Amino acid sequence: MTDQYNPAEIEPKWQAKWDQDGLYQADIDPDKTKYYALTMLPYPSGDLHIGHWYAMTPSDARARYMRMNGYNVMFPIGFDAFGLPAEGAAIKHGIHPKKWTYANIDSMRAQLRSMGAMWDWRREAVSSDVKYYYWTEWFFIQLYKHGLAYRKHSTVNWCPSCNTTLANEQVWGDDRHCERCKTPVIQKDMQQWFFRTTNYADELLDFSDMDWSDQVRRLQTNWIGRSEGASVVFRTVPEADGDNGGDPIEIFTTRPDTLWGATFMVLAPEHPLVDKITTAENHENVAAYKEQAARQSDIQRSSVDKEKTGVFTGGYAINPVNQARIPIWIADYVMMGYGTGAIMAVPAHDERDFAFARKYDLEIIPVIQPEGEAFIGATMKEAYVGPGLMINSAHFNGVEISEEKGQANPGIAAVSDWLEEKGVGKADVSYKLRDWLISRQRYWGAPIPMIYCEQCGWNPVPEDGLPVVLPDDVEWLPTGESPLKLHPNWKNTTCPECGGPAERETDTMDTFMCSSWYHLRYLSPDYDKGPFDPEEYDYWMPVDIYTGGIEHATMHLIYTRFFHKAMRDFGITKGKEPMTQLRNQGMVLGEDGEKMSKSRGNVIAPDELVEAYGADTIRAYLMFFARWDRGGPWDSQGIEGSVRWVHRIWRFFADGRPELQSQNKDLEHSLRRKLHQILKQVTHDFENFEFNTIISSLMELLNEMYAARDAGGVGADVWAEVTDLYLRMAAPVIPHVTEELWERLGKPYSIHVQSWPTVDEEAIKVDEFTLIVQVNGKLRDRISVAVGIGEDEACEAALASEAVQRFVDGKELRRVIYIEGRLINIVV
RNA sequence: GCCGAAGUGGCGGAACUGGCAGACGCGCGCGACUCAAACUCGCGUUCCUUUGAGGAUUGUGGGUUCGAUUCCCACCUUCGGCACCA
Repeated sequence: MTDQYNPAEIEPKWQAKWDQDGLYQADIDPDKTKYYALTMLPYPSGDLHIGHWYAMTPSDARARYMRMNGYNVMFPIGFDAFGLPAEGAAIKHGIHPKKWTYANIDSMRAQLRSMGAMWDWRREAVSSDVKYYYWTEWFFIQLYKHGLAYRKHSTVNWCPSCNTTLANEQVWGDDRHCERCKTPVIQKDMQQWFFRTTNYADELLDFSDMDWSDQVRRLQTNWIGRSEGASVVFRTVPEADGDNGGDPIEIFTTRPDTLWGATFMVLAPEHPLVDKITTAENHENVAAYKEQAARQSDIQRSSVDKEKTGVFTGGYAINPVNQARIPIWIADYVMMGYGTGAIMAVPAHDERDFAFARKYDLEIIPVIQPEGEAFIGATMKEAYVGPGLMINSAHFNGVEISEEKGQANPGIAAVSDWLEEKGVGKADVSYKLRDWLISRQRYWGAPIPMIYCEQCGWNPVPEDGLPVVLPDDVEWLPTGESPLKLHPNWKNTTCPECGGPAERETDTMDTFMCSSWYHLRYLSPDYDKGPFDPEEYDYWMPVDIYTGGIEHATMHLIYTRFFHKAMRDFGITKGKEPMTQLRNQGMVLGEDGEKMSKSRGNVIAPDELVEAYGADTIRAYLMFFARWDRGGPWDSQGIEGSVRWVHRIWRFFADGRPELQSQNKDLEHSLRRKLHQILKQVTHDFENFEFNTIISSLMELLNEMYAARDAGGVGADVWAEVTDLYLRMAAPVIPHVTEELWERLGKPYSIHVQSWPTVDEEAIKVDEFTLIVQVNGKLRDRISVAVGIGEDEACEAALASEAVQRFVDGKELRRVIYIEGRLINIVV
């Protein structure tokens, strides 16, 4: 065995053999503990990115590690194949999205195979296959039947470039741009389909028994944005123009304790009651303000620094706690999309209301008095938002308001209870989370299986009428409008209620709907009696480890949890959560430290790297070069270190054991110690997804192995143990070269079905150790002493050191701190 | 403004529970091999003073401790998320 390491030869060879032998096929085995390892599925853009490698190969290595630990590991893969880029290609190059998508999938399959990952390709699922989206439609109908899918007219985010609506989660950044194409979104009033994600807001905040990264938990928690407070109903006052008033205006407040200080109300300009309460003499002003607010983009409108503006409607409301008659204004600092789109304004205790009141000369009544300070009075210079005692608040005067938020604050709780007793309000909770808008005005997506009939309204396609199949014969106009709308007859159908002529919904579903359940389709991608085979579900679910990018924290990772919980409530899925453990990798940046992009010209192409170095080396480098959860810039110099490592492994095994002159027991002993120390370390690091130190440990051990070999004296037994364990430890990282070397050692195929080695604690034990000697906390010497020596002996040994004496000599010994087996600190 | 993370040699990073700072690797320097170069191998590589030896050092400044990259306080910088959220 003297030939050179040639990955171009051995990698395809083993990939083909593994495939042929079905080495990575995972089937139900009741005798083994299952382990469902899932990595986020790629979109078939046409080219595998180094980012895919970064996400997938460490996930694969970990799945392999779990398999060697005796788990029955399922590691599936598929494609999130619906979506806008396919239509972009259709519009730009005249290629049908289906053709474009499936051609891309074909080429990406080959690219994915070059990673040498342990995917069970039999379980591949493609979300644009009819056999897949059949069930995406079916799930929609389940949501509809249970009242979680509904149609609503509202102001929605519209991407003018993608020509479609977007969910709130898909609008990013200060300029509120489209998550996909970065174009700033505009507002549009439309009828659209929504899912009631808000029904699950509270449950989605519960992360107990979940091993998810703190970051994702925090992002989701912020996104859901729960606030405790109270809802209170104010009523309008009859005005001279004949309106008899009494219309309820519900508001939400986190500070019901300040209700007595509410001196005016503010409605969002879009609030449905605005026109009704506006008096004739204010009509012109109000109309002008509404128009101006509508023209403003969300960015302008939500700028914090902007001076508050508003106009008086002429209407008044009665404050239900004290019957005060207060004016109703409209202002664009109140948002229709949060709470009820109406607020009570308490200028004394809210900064925004304060600024507004000062500007328009509205009344300010303080109702919270800071304890131990002078009466804050009406001359206050700024709103007081701290704790204190209630004043000007009838029988609540003197009640203490602590700094606690929500019902945890006894004062707030007391007021809330009283509101409920009086029938004017109640303790309530508000969320920033909004219902999930799933309608997309696009062709290449799962059809929304709904039918509209003039007589009967909206009805779902009967389940035996599923799937609603996308027509192939579609054309795109240069405007980019959805071709489903323009199709001559696809939308024509009959009403499932009355049998009369009716029309299909021509919008399709957000692709996040497809990806909310792909982990279920992997269970049985060809199953046709339901979305998945229940037997497979019962064995494999839930997902044991889910890996993927952090960018999905508030989109996919919220949607899929919502989906699972809703389906659980319908009796379709089981358990609290779909994925019990989640880890997120960082991002590989270009060599310039910037995000990789074609326009910057800093893209690293994995195919070229495979050709130049082989997959094993890339895998090793991606695991080594940065902390996996952080990522960092690619370094084409740095990969040379991994190249050398793999070559050094190859050479070590190729050269074999030199002829033994005389056995060196001490050397064998220390080599075995290193081996098992490293095994312990690598095991720990695999458990904790610390991939970079796995590689450095393996490098360290290899260096030691070379040194021991060159020193001579390693006998056959120890040599066999070291080489065997080394290959096993490296196998998850570099599966091809280890398989090849394993075979060349004459070991039974395959290394990937071997067990993970166990640490020999005896081997790690030492009878001497290096005692760290400090004087006044500073390192002065290191001395070798016997294990288990006591403090007195250690101290004696330390004081015997010349280096120590230099610092101790002539000084009074004040204290000695001895940490057994580690260190002694002499304080003088 | 709010929530959070990070800051360690020229670079990526390591240090698991408060106990040897800089593992491992890149790069660089010197040497061996070579006619030569590449590869490979060996040695060195935080900074400062330096003969020996010592001093300083984990963003900055304090604190706790025998001892702090690690814990606490304040500040600076960078990054991520949210943001007129009532």
